[in-house]
Amino acid sequence: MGRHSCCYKQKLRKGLWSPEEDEKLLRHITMYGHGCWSSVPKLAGLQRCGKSCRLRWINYLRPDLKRGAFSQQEESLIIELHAVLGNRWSQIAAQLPGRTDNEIKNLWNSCIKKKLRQKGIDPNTHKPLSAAENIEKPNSPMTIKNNEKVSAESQAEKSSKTILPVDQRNLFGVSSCSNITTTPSPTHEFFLDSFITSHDSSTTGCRPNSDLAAGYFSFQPLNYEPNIGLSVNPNTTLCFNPDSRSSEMMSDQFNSDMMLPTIFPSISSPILQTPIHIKPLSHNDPSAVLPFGAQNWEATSSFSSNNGSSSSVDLQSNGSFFENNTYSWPGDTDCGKSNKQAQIHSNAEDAKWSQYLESTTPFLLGTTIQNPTLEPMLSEMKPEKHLITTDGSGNSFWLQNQNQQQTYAKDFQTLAMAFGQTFN
DNA sequence: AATAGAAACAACCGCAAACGT
DNA sequence: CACGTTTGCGGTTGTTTCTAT
Repeated sequence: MGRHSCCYKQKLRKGLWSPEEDEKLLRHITMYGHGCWSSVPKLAGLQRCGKSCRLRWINYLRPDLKRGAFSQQEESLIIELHAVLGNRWSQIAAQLPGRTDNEIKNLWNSCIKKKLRQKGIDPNTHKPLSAAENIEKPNSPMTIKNNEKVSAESQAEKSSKTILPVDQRNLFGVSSCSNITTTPSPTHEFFLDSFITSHDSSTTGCRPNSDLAAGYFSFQPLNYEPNIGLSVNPNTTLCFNPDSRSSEMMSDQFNSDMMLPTIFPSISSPILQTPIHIKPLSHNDPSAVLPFGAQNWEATSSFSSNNGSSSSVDLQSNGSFFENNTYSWPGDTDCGKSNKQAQIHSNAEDAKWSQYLESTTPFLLGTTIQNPTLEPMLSEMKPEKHLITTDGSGNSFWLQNQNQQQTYAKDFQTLAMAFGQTFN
């Protein structure tokens, strides 16, 4: 298959995205959701292929992205996850809210690899370099560079083929259910043993990841608590279990006051794709410096089912997410940007968002925000032409037909289950 | 100040799985 | 079940920015 069909079309732009293109894509997805990616560029008025739009959205425009420098805890987690998952960046990213696989991949290739080598650890095998070197047969035709590549591939292959108890495979979102066996490296065994001793592995058969609503995983080497509060759910890009306590690892980012700063189900319903979408007017404004959900706000996402009833879910934040510099535009690690660079980035973001906000009307489909700071801004929002349904409280919904309504109802139930809430 | 190399970041490419018909 | 399309992933490359000389 290879090249995406839309890429064959002529006059498609490539390369870096301009602020105008970002604006178009952001506005389109905010208003309508992405739906079929291949139709997005046409509908959004972009000379890009759908694939490029999708990538741009996932890696840059998505509102739940954390951005900023990686914390030491995040780096540690990436290393530990890589030891188990290999180069499965998407699965690693699933354990790091607000981070993309691309971001993690870049960090790994540009920074973590080097750090590990400096510490005498083979980044591919996670073993001491001397041991890793001994494993390789003498007279191997591999060059060092080639060896690195092959080693990485074999590592990923190993981790993908290692027999995992099904529950544990699901725990990491490993979808493959094939029973191919290879000898796991000691690193794998170490972690797998940890899982085996920590979790019930009696279940047979492949269960969907949604069974993991309780969300847990354990990394004994880092003294991570079992109930970390993160789970991989097929319907949610980010799923935070508010009932579970933050682990030591995540405590500085998800302290006990935080609750669902951003929920972004990866489902196709537009109403759910933009449940909470707030962009500060300026990073210079302390009250608006945090991109999404970092202020004291209360969001109420509502929907109407096809039988006319309406439901809602209250998503509250006490404003502690990102506090204590846990969300930092300036880099705070040696892997992060310098303050100067981050400031430049921040200013660029400012300019881009200011331009966006000046030229567009934001939309919060089916979402109302109750916050003294945000209300004035949100009060300016106008419902779009597709918002054809309203409830008694004035909320409007983009519900074009009964099928959509049913889908929304279903999606919301999924969302509710992920948060342990029920709707009446 | 100019330049080269390194680092960081963004985006593309190709493949394969998933999905729809 | 076959086939075409779409989506997601991981590897790789290109570009920008930073830093040392």
